[in-house]
Amino acid sequence: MNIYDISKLSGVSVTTVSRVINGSEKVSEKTRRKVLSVMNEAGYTPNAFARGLGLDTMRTVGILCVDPSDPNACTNLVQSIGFLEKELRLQGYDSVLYCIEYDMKGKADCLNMMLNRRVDAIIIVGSFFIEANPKSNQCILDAAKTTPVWLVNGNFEGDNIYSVLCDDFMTTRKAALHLIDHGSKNILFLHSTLSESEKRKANGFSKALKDRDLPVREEYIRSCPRDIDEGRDFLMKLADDGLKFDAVVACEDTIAMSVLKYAHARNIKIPEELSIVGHGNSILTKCCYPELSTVDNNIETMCVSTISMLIRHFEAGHTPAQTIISGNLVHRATTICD
Amino acid sequence: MNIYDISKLSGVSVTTVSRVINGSEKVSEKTRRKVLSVMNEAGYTPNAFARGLGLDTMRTVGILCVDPSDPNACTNLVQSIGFLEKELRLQGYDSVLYCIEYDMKGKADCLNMMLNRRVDAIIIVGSFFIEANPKSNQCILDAAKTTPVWLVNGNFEGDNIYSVLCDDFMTTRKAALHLIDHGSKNILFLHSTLSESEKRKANGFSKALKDRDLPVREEYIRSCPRDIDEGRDFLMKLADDGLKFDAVVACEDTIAMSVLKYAHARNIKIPEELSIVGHGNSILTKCCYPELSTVDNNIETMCVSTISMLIRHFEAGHTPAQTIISGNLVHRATTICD
DNA sequence: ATGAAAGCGCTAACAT
DNA sequence: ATGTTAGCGCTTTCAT
Repeated sequence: MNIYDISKLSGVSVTTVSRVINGSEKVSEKTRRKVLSVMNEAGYTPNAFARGLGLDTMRTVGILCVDPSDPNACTNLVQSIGFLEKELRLQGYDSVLYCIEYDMKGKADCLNMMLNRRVDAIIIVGSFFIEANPKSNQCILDAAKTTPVWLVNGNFEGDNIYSVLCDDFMTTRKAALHLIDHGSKNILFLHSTLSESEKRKANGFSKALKDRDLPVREEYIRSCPRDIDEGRDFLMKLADDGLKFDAVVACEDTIAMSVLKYAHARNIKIPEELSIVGHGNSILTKCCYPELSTVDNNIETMCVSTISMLIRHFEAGHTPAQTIISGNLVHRATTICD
Repeated sequence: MNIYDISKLSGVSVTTVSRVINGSEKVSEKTRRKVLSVMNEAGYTPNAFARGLGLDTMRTVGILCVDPSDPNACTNLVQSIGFLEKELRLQGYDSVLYCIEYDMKGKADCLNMMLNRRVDAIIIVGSFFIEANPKSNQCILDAAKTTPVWLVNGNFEGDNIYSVLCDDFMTTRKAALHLIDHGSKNILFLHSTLSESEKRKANGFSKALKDRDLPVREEYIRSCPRDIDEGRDFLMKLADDGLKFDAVVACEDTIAMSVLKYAHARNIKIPEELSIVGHGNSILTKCCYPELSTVDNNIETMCVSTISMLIRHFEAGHTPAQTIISGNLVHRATTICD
């Protein structure tokens, strides 16, 4: 059943049928009704491939994201998949997903698959997709040559590349200032791979120390394993090696989980002896005990903004290269708060 | 740049170029090399829409799944998105995602969008997509008329519909038997919407009671809110209303989190005074305190099996309608274990 | 081993 | 308001 069949059955030309399909004004009400009823009766649906061929688009966006099957994946970024997809669907776009593990294997391949698929835009979720080695980012620049690329919570400059990100610098600075001003003397900063986002956080952390005339000490800025148990062991080792800390700023809620496990194992009182701030305001913060104070980076707002700008870009042809969203500290039970 | 350009540039017909693209044997090594080098140099990629039109497929699978942006979404099912996508990609299929909230709004619309997109198969993840009202499932039967439908952890009979699921009956029965045999007298069974999967669990639970000549009491089979705090409050109310329980079997790990919160609030010792078993073996089980014992329903195996059967179905044309995977109890710190 | 040409189903420029 | 027709870029049948 194709448009010609409908054309014959309803006694009009294919153009008219096409017009009805696409909601053109230039069809008399009578004809429209007739055609619609025929289409309905025949259970006809326009062939999306033919449509795609003619229009050179199937209204599809490719999403490169963290692998949701990884239990240690940043919960926050996993959530963004849902936020983005729903928002895109509202605008009539379908989402093709490509899940990448933290080893980044397949990143370039996936970008190529999207290009071959001729997606209308590429969304990359998470700053770790921007790697330290420039060579590893070439594929993103290449993709941007033909297709607009949007980074959610990532920052990368280039032609046809747009970023929406959280002001990690400011929020982490604020979090650290809060800890300092509530008595913490030795704050440990824990990151995982020191992605772009984590670098901004580290800078905000250091700035807070400087703001209060405290020294920025290298041994207090550490990389922590993603696995919860490994992270706990890492902290035990750190403590055993003599590092003293009375507060932790963790770049991800999962890392904060390791800190809590460490505290439980060592019978450390929270927040009296150890304050903890995570990042992401994920569901984990409500599952642990005590509940975790965390920085909410407003991932939903980032996602919604991304799609709204992306749509505007399709329509207007251009948009600001960078959008910055502010975050906020959510106090739960692992920080002292007055 | 299209196939005709390549044809001209390499001095062969489009047919030959097409043969090279599709790896046909009937091309001389010399021609193949020539064409490949021209394609490479020109940076040519076959137009996927044209290809789709000719072949009537773009090698795409539609995935209907739980909304990962919902903090109370079953972690387990969110993970499956990653497992499925990676497995599909390995087989050369792209995944188009449709995230549905627990209210099921848009379910039928999404199925229609997949159909319009002419996906090669539809995967539905989670048994709650099978609703109690048969009318609400008609859209699945309709979709199956033209496109094979695969249910992951769901059970629904119909032509062209295939199911891969966990033996929830047996695993929940085993879990309940374990609790009974380790001293629990009053086990509370908590579900959320009593989906098909939850019904099987409830049956397994009841069977265990019968196995040990214990009464099956309605007031011990309850629906609990998905939200962690609401769930905690629900349990407090239950206890305040006089219900005595010394063990809980929760249909989802998130529900078990509520039980833990309740226990903390009431200073109940775990597992001495209260044993808890969750479902899903999600990351939450490692975040809470004490760590949660849980039923692992082997979601990864379910996903991998689904894709392998789906591929076989494409090739062989038929496959068994139902595949059942067994689950297993993972003992952590909320159960007594010898 | 290679090529000519028809067909896939739709859109849009142009004509009426 | 409606119709004719030429693309869109590929695959495939049928010749050679």
